[in-house]
Amino acid sequence: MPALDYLSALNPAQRRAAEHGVGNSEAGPLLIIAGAGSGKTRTLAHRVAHLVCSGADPRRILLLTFTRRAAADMGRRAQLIVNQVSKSRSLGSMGDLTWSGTFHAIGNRLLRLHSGAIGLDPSFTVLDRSDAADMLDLVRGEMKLEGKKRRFPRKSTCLAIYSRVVNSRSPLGDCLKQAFPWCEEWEDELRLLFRGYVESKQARNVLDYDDLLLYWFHLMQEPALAAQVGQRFDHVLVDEYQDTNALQAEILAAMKPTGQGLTAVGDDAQSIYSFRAATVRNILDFPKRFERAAEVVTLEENYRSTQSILAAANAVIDLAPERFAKKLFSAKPKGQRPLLVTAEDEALQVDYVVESVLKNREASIELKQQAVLFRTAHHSDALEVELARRNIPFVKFGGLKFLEAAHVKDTICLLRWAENPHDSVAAYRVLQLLDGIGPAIAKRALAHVENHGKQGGGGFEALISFVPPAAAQEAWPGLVKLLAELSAPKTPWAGQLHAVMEWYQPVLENNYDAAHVRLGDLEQLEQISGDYKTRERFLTELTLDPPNACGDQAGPPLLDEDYLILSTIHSAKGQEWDAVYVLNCADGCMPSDMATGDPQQIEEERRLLYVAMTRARSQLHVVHPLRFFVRTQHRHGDKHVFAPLSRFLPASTHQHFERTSMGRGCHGDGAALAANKTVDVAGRLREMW
DNA sequence: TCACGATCTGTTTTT
DNA sequence: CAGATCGTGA
Repeated sequence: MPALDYLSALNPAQRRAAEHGVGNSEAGPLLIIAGAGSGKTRTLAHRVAHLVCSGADPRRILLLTFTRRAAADMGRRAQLIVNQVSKSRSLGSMGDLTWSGTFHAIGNRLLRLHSGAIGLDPSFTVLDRSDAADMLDLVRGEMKLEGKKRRFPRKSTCLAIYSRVVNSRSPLGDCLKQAFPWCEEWEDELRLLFRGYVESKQARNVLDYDDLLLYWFHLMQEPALAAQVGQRFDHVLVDEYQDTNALQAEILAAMKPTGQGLTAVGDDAQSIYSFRAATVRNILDFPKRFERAAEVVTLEENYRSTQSILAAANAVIDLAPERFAKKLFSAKPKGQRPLLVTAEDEALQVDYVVESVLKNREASIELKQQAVLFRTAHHSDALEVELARRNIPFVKFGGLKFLEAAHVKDTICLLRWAENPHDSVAAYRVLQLLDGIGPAIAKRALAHVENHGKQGGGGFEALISFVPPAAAQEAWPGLVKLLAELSAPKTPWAGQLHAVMEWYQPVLENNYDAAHVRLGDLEQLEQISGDYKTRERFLTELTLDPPNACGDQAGPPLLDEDYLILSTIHSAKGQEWDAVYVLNCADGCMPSDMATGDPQQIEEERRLLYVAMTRARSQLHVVHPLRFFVRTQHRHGDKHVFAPLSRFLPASTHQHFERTSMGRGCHGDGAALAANKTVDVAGRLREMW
């Protein structure tokens, strides 16, 4: 059967997952429990390809993934399979998987399509996190909520609370008690604030991330509309299901009420997004949620890691008090045991990693096949400095996004204001770029536009009649002219960013020291902007899928160039590399001391370490610096803190590791001796007891 | 009353 | 190190 050849490459469980329900209209939903490295993407890609080869219309398949990259990856792989089949069967090519992306991106598209039905102006702009926080701050100011009792929660905290309430679909009171107990006294004020926030967003025709899901959810609550939207798709596949939240689960249930045509894929041992209100209950309750019972397929064979790495990772996750039966095994060779490296301090940790990375490259493991993973973005600071000093190219994932850099935001906000004249969050920010204009004058200028602008239209022309303070007199007409130009309907998108940059350059030089570096970022932004057809697409897709930070690096590495991967563990999800380094495996970092509040949080941190370890194919280095440099600790100056090895690596797990340590002691060029074994006396003394 | 510079504080993870 | 708050000078 040459036609089915492509499925014979799968193992029995994978194949069962790929074939489920094909040619059987009575089949219920499918749940794939996919252990780390068990060929999840491969299985899903085969399933999509198999559906298409069996007659499904790829335009009627909805693929919900955690990142846009995962969606593209899956699409590409499915396409490859279909192409092969169609060669031998002379089928047409599959055509794009037009509906694939994150929940938020798909929500965005569906809402613009169905905007009429829910009374939404389809030209809405999307607020990113910090815009939303700024908006909350403005509303708070207007409502005069602060100052009564003790200090009001910070704007980002307020947003986090709001977001959690929305995504977990739980009442504010419960949410505060559970996740923000120190804010409970502000419950009434917060409720008022959130009401004001919602009204304010609606008045300005803006949606935040949560709204993209929330509007979608409400769209699905009206049966006629729900049917209309649900019937767009014959198959809905959801990846990383363990990291979806209650709101997302309800959206899915409304999209496919019987569960037919629904596939969920995930691994409860890898759920690491509870801070975003993700709940592992989604995946656990999935089998009995629908009219028809779900078929559950478990993928337990790991194709990624050597047995030794898997043994160590299993030892870590086995210590979790609660987990769901799944035994990962690997047929790969045993390989070298993972290294548990004790470094005297952070500098030596950095030396160890750099030396080992270079050694690997000499042994022809590309930099791209090596990744350094860490719990929080700033854990790689020291490493980044050293890599730059040694001219080792790297790309960092996670942490500060390109978009969040002040100068990039300024530029984007100018465009956003031009796009949506009611977007006063953007306007407020832009106005304050001018000398002499602060919060008060900016508000006054906005009120002026509100009162004098032409009805309906943008009303930017009214800005010219506003009299700014003396310091801003000179710059004022320039800004008004720019906005008028940008917002004129006949102005093409091409070149708009350039016009903004021209206006912005003096402001930049005036406000920031490293102007040229920041200008470089903007030039990069200009490059990116060329890929988008319209300003709206540019703005929306940039907020829904922000490019990674590049910052002070000398531009992004060229595609064919080799570079080391630096990533937060969260951003490393779903990826794999030949060699993986896990930094700062010390208590306080892993688990983060921010997350030691309750047992559930600690368990999530354990899974985080598990996720990090299971990214490795053949080499795993877990590094633990003994001494930490803590900055700005009180005013006694900087402090060293001694950090014990992570509690997730107790002595019972050590048999799975090769232990080495990095001391400054005898070798002058300690770094060069990085992988040399020294005697871990302290460890041996501990092991005596 | 407002902008802006000086000073203090308090730090995760992300669509 | 940036975000919030405080103090000054206009």
